[in-house]
Amino acid sequence: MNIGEAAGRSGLPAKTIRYYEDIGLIKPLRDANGYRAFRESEVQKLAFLGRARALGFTIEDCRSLLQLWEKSDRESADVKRIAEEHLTTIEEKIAELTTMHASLTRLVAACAGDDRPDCPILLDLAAEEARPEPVTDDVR
Amino acid sequence: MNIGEAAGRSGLPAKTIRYYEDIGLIKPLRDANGYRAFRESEVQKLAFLGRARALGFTIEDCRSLLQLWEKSDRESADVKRIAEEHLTTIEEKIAELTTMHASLTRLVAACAGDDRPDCPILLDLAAEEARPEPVTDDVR
DNA sequence: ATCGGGGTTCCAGCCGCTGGAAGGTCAAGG
DNA sequence: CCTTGACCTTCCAGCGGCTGGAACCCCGAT
Repeated sequence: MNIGEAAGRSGLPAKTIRYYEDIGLIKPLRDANGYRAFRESEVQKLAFLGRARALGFTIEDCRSLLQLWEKSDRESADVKRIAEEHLTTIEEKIAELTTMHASLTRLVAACAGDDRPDCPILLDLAAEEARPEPVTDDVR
Repeated sequence: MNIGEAAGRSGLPAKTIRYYEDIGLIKPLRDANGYRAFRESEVQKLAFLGRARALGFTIEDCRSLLQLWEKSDRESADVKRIAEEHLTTIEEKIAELTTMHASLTRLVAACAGDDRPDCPILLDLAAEEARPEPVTDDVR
């Protein structure tokens, strides 16, 4: 099986597959003509990698997960630990984005968005007494 | 004012300030000895950039925002549009992360995390009938 | 013989810094 | 006057995870 078919079956672009070989995630054989020769097991690995990446695991996490997957005497605790750490990372990112989102939403709401130059968003970024107003209860 | 003080006042690392000059966000003067000479206005710009970056704006967005900030005949609509588009980007990222979070949380919960090899996380990544069980109502 | 659609390698670029090497400048202290 | 040490300078490389492109090879069909 050539790289094109492996790409089609695994759902990964051929470029990505070559890259994964480059960094040692997979080691396909070679045909006499130099073409990569993928076995079923490699396509499985590629699909595994695609799903792990879709869950946001780093390449290094993927490498570890792949090794654990291959190793029949693994301990599920090792897998779980990786997943839990990744979960924490995701939570941190979500928290950061949520904070940004809250600030931006407030600023966007306060901005008239018309042809006049006055803009609470720029005032906030300039930190010149940015807070729009002390607000009243009806806001929330 | 040298770069060290500008860094201290703006809250940005000196390295980042040099980089910002490199890509044309600021244009500090130079002393006779070749040292960058920062004016107050440049420190203000740097702080502005720091806050914009903290809100997750891209460098190109920052460039646009900075230009609008400088331009007294701006229209707040231009600022607002940039902010709204960025808000959409943030929302997409949050959505993506939230999806990952949900999947991972389910998988982590299903994994025993002990010394045995059986692991629903790996099963899911391998896509071999991953769903743990049809579950009953008490789960949620 | 030629053409199109595969495949190959290698290098560069994306984003936004960050680290490090190799060197210049300056004020203070011996 | 010399040294020390803290600052400053430029330039190059690397992070993650690909992605695009150039320049080339291979293979089957016409």
